[in-house]
Amino acid sequence: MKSEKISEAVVRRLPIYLRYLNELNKREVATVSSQELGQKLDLNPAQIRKDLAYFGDFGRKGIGYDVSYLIEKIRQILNLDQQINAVLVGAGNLGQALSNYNFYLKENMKIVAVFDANPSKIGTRINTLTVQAMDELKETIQSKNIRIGIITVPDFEAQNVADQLIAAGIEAILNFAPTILKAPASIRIHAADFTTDLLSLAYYLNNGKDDTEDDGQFEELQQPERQS
Amino acid sequence: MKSEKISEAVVRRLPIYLRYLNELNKREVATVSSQELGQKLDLNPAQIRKDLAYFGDFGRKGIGYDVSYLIEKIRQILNLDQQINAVLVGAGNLGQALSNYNFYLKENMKIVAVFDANPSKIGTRINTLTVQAMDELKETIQSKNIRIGIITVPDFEAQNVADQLIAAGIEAILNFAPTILKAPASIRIHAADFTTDLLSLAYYLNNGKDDTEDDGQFEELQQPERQS
DNA sequence: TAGATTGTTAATCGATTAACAATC
DNA sequence: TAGATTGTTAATCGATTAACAATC
Repeated sequence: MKSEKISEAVVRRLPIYLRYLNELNKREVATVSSQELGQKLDLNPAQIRKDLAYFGDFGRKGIGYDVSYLIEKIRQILNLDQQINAVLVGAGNLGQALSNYNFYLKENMKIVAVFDANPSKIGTRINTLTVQAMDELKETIQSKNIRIGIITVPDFEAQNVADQLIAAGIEAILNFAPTILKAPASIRIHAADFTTDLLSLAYYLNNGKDDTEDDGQFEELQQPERQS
Repeated sequence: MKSEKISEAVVRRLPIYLRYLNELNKREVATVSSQELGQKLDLNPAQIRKDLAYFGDFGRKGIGYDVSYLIEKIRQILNLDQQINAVLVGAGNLGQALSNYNFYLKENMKIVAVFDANPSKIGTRINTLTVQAMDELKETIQSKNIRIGIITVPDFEAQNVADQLIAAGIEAILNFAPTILKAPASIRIHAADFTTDLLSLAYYLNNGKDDTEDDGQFEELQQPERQS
């Protein structure tokens, strides 16, 4: 273990490791090598070993990593050994979709409140939660120990909502709105705007709009794949 | 203009430029400098100039970039000067949320068909589209000239759906399922899994679970912000 | 002991930023 | 002409990968 500052790229890979480790655990696989992880996750084994070594000596030479132990360790690193509460602001379609995903429930991350500015939404139910009015935001965040805010409002509302979340004491924000939020450096913000992903995909389309008329059979050979 | 290979990081910034340029255009701003773009988008001005210079000399020394012209150029680079059709597979909550977003409509990217494997979903309507059965996938993709697939099915179905999309001739995939898809290198795949974003946020929470009891007023000073 | 696999250092590769001549 | 800002080269910074001694 060294005490360098950990890069964002490293941190972003931890949940990916965790996800696959959980799968192995369910299948009762006891041990896994960086080689095997790399193959499944499309990552270089050396990179995986290096990532993990930033945080401790979790593996055993000649053996690999103990799956349960590594899960426990990565959870600790990610602060997911305690329950982390999140609030969702914006009870539109996307907000509803997110609150349905219980993905994070497995991982001690839980949406415990939903807010919306629209009076017609307030009081309606999303799963087990009742949509609340914005003027209850601060009090709820504090009383329910909510540390993460998820923004699923339209772009022109996003900065305003972010400001309110920050004023209420939130520590980190996942922003689904297609805007760059301004915030103090102490607040961690992740952009989860899929329009960027989708539009950038178009760049990689084969530019020959119709002129490369092959039968589509050629490229099907299995090859090293690229993913991001 | 040089003819190096363009890195993924560069391509991913193009839609972000485009988004803000569209906003400027709506406000009838005629010209913008890399300086100003950088400030709004939290990017280094030199990086913006360099990104754009990969594709051509779009700016004017001493003046900056013509907003309309730059929009046109970036659209061309991203293949968005033509309509790009996409198919959505998975008519669950997330799928419905996505099909509602008309973000991409502005940008010539359009979801023109929706599929689901669940018989109870087939035939129902999402906006203007009728959910179709999977056995019509290939024929629809070909007849409607669909080039991009969006996967919003549960993780255990994602690889199977990807295989079908690829067999039907799709060129690129936006994958919302929390799985690493395997595909030929010729198929471009972007992962849009927000669970990774959300869980990695937890890493940045202030680890002192309760022991740093400050009043939250301190960190509010405006500082350079960090976003990703 | 032989084979496997880690943790870590060194080498490579790539991306960001600074600096500045060119020029509007 | 003076001020502003590009496009581009060079410098810096950071991340990935290769290689290998240590060791299970």
